[in-house]
Parts: sequence; structure tokens; C-alpha cells
Amino acid sequence: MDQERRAQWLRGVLDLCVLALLRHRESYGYELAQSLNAAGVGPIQGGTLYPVLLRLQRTGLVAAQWREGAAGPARKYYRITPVGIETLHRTAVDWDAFTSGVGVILREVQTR
Amino acid sequence: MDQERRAQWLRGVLDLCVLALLRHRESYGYELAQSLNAAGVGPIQGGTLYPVLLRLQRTGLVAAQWREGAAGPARKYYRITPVGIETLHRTAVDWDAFTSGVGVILREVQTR
DNA sequence: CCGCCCTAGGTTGCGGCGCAAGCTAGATGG
DNA sequence: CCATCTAGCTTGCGCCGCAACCTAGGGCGG
Repeated sequence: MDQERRAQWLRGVLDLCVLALLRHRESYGYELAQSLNAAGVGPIQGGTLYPVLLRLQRTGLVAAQWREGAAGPARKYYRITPVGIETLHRTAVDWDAFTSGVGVILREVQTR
Repeated sequence: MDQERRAQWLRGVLDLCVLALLRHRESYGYELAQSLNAAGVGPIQGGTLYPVLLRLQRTGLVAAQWREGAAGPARKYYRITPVGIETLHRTAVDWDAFTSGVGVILREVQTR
């Protein structure tokens, strides 16, 4: 897949994906990057993910907490807030509406 | 819907939508803007659409032709090229894969 | 005749954000 | 002792939608 275009597509969805991953269980940056990659979103660079997490934290959609790891460096665990959950739900609905709108236009182009 | 976020989403999909609209029938900027709005993608500003059309023209995905209108200013008609059709098909498949990947992550968030 | 609105095209500057590249620092292993 | 992995963070670049603004033709009301 065209890498440059995927970057465009990630814009404005990546924070949603992070929120969705934090929906049920808290996590930290490094693990989130692995989860996103495993989910097929693609490899997310540190320089991409950490600013996202900082933005989410500053806007109050997630709460962060430093925790000492048994091995390795300390981890910064992120937990979704009620505001984050509400935002996630609302925006996910918008995303669905948008993609279905685009889908209507692109529909006959491909063999689904 | 959050306007800022919709702008992010439009990024990297708008040119695809334009190509898809030109798939069967040539058109011009102003009409394309109305078609996009009618299709539910949202109102597209001139300062957004015309640079898109120029990019598509420069990269050879569409061909342009000035034509005198019976009334009003002259129109610049755009027609999709074979390269444009091929690009449209290929990228539409990628888009489908990407949205379905994101969908997996967001799935349980909403009531579909 | 002048002002206003619609059509139709275009340019410019701003801002958001993913990314490449580079940094610190702890633990592990050759 | 240095390489590698884990874990976090910062900086500069580039893309692109958007607001704002401009040109220009035609129709209509005052």
C-alpha cells in the first residue's frame, strides 16, 4: 500500500484507535504501538504515537500514571477517562457515517 | 460532526472521490463540489477543490479542457485518464482494507 | 446605471499531524 | 564493553484542507 497515502488516512483516526484500544484495559505507549501493528493498522513510529498520547492526555481523554517496571525502564500507563469514552463513541459514529458516505461514491469501483 | 476532524478525514480521500465521480462522465469544478456535497461528503470549499484538481491534472490522472458555457463564465471540464482509472481501482482497494482494519479496532464501540 | 448575487475559476497563508531522525536511559547478553 | 531491546520524548519537514480573498461573466432589482 502507498505509504504516503496511508499516513494521510491515519490522520485523525489514530487517536481514535488508541482510545479504542484503551477502552477495556490500560496500556502504555510501546505496547500500544505493537497492538496497532498487530491489528493491521501498520507500524506506528514513536515520533507519531507519543505526541498522540500527549495530546490525548492534555485534552483529558486519557489519564497517565508512571509505574516502575519489574524489568526495563519505567512505563507510563494510560487509562481512558469518561470524557474519552464519550468522545470515542461519538466520533466512532461520525467515522462510520463518513466512511459509508465515501463508500457510496467509491462503491462500483471495485469488486467487493 | 466535528469540522476539524472531518477535514483530517477528507485528506487523502478527496482526490479519490473526485476520480470516482469522473469515472463515467466528465464534469467541472463547480459541479463536482455540488456532487460531493449531495453525496454527503460535505461542503467542499473552492480553495480545497481547485488545488486537488490541479494536482490530479499535473499527475496525469485527469485531463482538462476549457469549454465556453452558453451562459456564465467558461468551464474547465475534467475527464479521467486510463492512468487515473487504474489508480482509482488500486487505491480504492487499499482504502477498503484500511477502513476495515480500523473497523476491527472500533467495532465494539458502537451499536451498528 | 449601479449594486448585488450566482456561477466559475484561482491564489495565499495558516494549522494540524504523521513521519524520519535523533536523543536519554535502564536491562540484557555476547 | 558494546550492541540490542525496551520505553519515552523532541525537533523539523511536508502534505493538504480551509478561510479569506481575488478576477470575471451574466442576470435582476432599484
